[in-house]
Amino acid sequence: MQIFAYEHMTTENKIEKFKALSDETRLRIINLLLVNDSLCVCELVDTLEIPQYQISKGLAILKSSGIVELEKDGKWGYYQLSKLNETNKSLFLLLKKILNDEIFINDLKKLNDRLLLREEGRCVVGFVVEKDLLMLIKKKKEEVNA
Amino acid sequence: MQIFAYEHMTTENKIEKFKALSDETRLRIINLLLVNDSLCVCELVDTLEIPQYQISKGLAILKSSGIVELEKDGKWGYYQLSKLNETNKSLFLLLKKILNDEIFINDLKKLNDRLLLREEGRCVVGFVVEKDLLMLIKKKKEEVNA
DNA sequence: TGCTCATATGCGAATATTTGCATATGAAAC
DNA sequence: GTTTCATATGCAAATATTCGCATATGAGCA
Repeated sequence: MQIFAYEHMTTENKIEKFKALSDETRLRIINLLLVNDSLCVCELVDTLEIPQYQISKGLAILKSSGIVELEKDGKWGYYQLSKLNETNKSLFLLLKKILNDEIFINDLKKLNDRLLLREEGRCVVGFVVEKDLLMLIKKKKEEVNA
Repeated sequence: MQIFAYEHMTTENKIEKFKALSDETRLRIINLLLVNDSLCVCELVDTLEIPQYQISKGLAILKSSGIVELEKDGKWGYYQLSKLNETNKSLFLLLKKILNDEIFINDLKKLNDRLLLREEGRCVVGFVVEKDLLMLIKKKKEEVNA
């Protein structure tokens, strides 16, 4: 793991970032974080429907390349994009522009539903399979309307 | 090899581009092309001082990912950035911003000298080793002043 | 026709990355 | 303190990438 101070970034760091971006799972994670400040691992797992260990590994690579940061909250882990340096900020502007394929749009829709399960802005459930998710959300929406 | 039509670009193409960018030689080539419209292979080889076969391989990867295009002129090969689609254009804006390390700046200086050997905007010499290059350029500059 | 020069490419060895699975860690709940 | 739950990680096999070298290709010139 490396520390990236503001404004300093070696050529090697930049190459490492591009390498981190050349993977579909990792791009899908970033896509979600571009729109949602901070997401917990289980929200990513449920949204992307990719095995937990793959998400964790993807996040580890994104973290060690300085693209995301982790904030621990008890046993929960929240990730967010690291805006510590200009390279990252430019990168995120670019990604926001080009990650417009159907898969990325669908992921965002799915995440929106999953986020309805949050309470006071925090994730309070662990893994939820698709079927249960739909049910829980329906219930949630009824509560809100009531 | 693939054809990328304007405005269409799959997720996989984008991933391939990021992969193409995650290599120092290839970034150094792009850096030179960001400032100079069209460069011939031997100019790249002399400027970067990297074996010809590595430059050619780098260019092949950049080409197949749709980042550069080749224009043949007899036995000479001129490469340029492909501005056929929005993804590339955004990518090039980003790269212009972040490829600011010493190595990239030095490469540009070195290329400027090498380009003095062009005649009527075309490359007319093959490989020139550093030592000869300095001599040739000195001569060239004297010609210009005379 | 045969040589030279600019560029590309095939191949095997070395190296790096990804994948799947099982299991580790460490915080909270019981 | 044992269990549970969220997340991370070690490892081996599968796969992909890079590197160096030798050589191929194909255009122009002798």
